[in-house]
Amino acid sequence: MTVTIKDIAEKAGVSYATVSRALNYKYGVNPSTRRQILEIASSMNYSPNAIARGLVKKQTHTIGLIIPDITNPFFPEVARGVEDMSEKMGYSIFLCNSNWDKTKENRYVKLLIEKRVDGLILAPSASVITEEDRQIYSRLPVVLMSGVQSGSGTSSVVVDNVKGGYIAGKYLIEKGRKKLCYIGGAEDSFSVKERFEGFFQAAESSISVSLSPDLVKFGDYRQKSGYRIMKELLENRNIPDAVFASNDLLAIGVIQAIRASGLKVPEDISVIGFDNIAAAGFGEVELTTIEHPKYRMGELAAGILLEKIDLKPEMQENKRVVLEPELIIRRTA
Amino acid sequence: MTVTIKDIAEKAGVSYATVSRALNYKYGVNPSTRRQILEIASSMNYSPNAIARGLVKKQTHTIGLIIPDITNPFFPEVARGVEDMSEKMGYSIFLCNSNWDKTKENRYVKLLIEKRVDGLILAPSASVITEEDRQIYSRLPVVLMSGVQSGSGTSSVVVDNVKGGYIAGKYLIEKGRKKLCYIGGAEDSFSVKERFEGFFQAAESSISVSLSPDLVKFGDYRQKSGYRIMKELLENRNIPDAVFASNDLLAIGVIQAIRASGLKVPEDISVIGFDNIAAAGFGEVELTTIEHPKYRMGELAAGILLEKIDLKPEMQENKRVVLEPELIIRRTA
DNA sequence: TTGAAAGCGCTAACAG
DNA sequence: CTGTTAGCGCTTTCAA
Repeated sequence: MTVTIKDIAEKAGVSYATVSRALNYKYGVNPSTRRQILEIASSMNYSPNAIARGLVKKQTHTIGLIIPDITNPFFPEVARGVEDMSEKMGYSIFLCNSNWDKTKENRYVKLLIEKRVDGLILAPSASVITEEDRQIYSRLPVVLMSGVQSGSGTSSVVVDNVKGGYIAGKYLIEKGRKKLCYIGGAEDSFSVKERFEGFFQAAESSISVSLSPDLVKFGDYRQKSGYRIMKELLENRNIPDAVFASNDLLAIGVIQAIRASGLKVPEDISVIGFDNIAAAGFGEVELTTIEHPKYRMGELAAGILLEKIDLKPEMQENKRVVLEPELIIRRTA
Repeated sequence: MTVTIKDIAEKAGVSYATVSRALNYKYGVNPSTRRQILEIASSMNYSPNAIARGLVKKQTHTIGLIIPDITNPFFPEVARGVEDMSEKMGYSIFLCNSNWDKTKENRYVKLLIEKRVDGLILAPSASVITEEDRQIYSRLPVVLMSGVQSGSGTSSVVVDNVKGGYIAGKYLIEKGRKKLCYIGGAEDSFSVKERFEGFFQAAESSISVSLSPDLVKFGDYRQKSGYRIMKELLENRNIPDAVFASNDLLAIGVIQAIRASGLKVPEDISVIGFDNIAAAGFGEVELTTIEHPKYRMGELAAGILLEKIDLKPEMQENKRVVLEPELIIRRTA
């Protein structure tokens, strides 16, 4: 049915080892034989079988990438970084979407290992890395991204969340805000915790500023969650004059809730987000936020992974790269 | 190194054929032997080699998905549909991003074929389908999505673009708009053309409404393009009272340009988009638009492809599914 | 119910 | 420079 090197060999009147050599531009093939083989191959519409090659070479030139939410513009941006870098190095990627579901994530990891990917880049859906996870990650080169604590036993690329939170807090305080509020994604997430930590530090550093526990709320990472939480706060007349949301989607939801209640952003309540997704700059959203080097993060993760892949397991060492956040001032704060 | 069925066979004291049978839940294995084998397999941390299996079964349970722009929220939404459906049916996907680059797209198609995907879902980066494309698509089951003319020689899933354009036009006219403007993506794109066609029909149907050629402009599919084109129009004092943009990202750019010039949306100029991406509902964007059944489109494409995959080539017939657009009224028109 | 053996398409020694 | 051969890890006849 499909043409194989044997078919080519037959037509060219050589052994199929020679065809393999010619096709792979190996030394020791007569130029004219090679030319002939190449010609026949292309005339027969030959497509090398990467599966068969993978079986013998024990590498597939494929890496797995698992992200928790392809629908949050943050992750596609990261994925682009991973993909561009991988493609440049001759690798293709299996992109999987765990949908913030740890079980699904684990299923994908298992599947990707079965498909014998050469390495794995993972933006984990949960921050806690269990002993079991560790054991799995030890089976192949892994790089973790975004929302991973250090000492995870693998390489990782993250933004400096504490610093980002601190910058956000400082900025709001400088703007004269007194009653701060923090709205985070999952409560057990490291990045959410760290961003809070930085924000809290900033609040603590100023005597006249409050960040009371009843203005620290958690939900998930989606816009609706920001809307719901803020709406509740407003309905309970528990009204801050500044909100730091742990990502832009939440921040956008927060803004919607505020405006729906008749209050103004930033006049009545300042809002600041995190990630700097494209939508943050749209029209009158004009969200003030913290730049999260998304593309760069993906690029770095892929680079580190590919480097690892080329090394013998015992030579692989774990790196942790921490990227710098940056304040992006727009209109909401 | 890694555990194979031979290792298991040895430990269990059976032939490796038996192990294969047990692992695959085939008939004709003594239940107690099977239990023992399963136990040994799991204790040895056995992970089946999908590469080896793919080689003999000549199917990989993998499908390729190529989209032109992972950064446009439209496509991730479609991808989710594809992925959910595929996963349900036991397939995983290779997601590739062609970045609106036909060459890159072709490279990916070739690569995916080499990786022996069982089928391909493609949102083409260019509308024109060449003879060469056709030939490639004939090598494996293919479903085209979004922006494909009928008679492409493969199955396809699209939205009714003409109807969508018509709905948009009708709505603007009902609102009393007289001087219409169309801002499209790539000029040679079918969806862009079809949306224009419907829009044009609506304009034609009303005597007092104009849609003059100098208010029909094309660029690419990105926000910046909408901004640039609209800005130019405004600077040239060529000012419509309603704009239909061929996607939401363009529309958002258009709105930004209008507001930057001091004019108001929708008071001075109504704006309507296409796709209904999540960002269209954000904050004060509140874009009026045409719902494009994104997730459903992905789901359907995957469903059709998987159905094809199960059929012998000569039994495969091409389907064309046309989805209904729907007007989503918000604030900008 | 099980084993032996062939073969999927390819690469990589080893000879020649 | 080229051919022969073994083998990657698995499934699948064919016999037993």
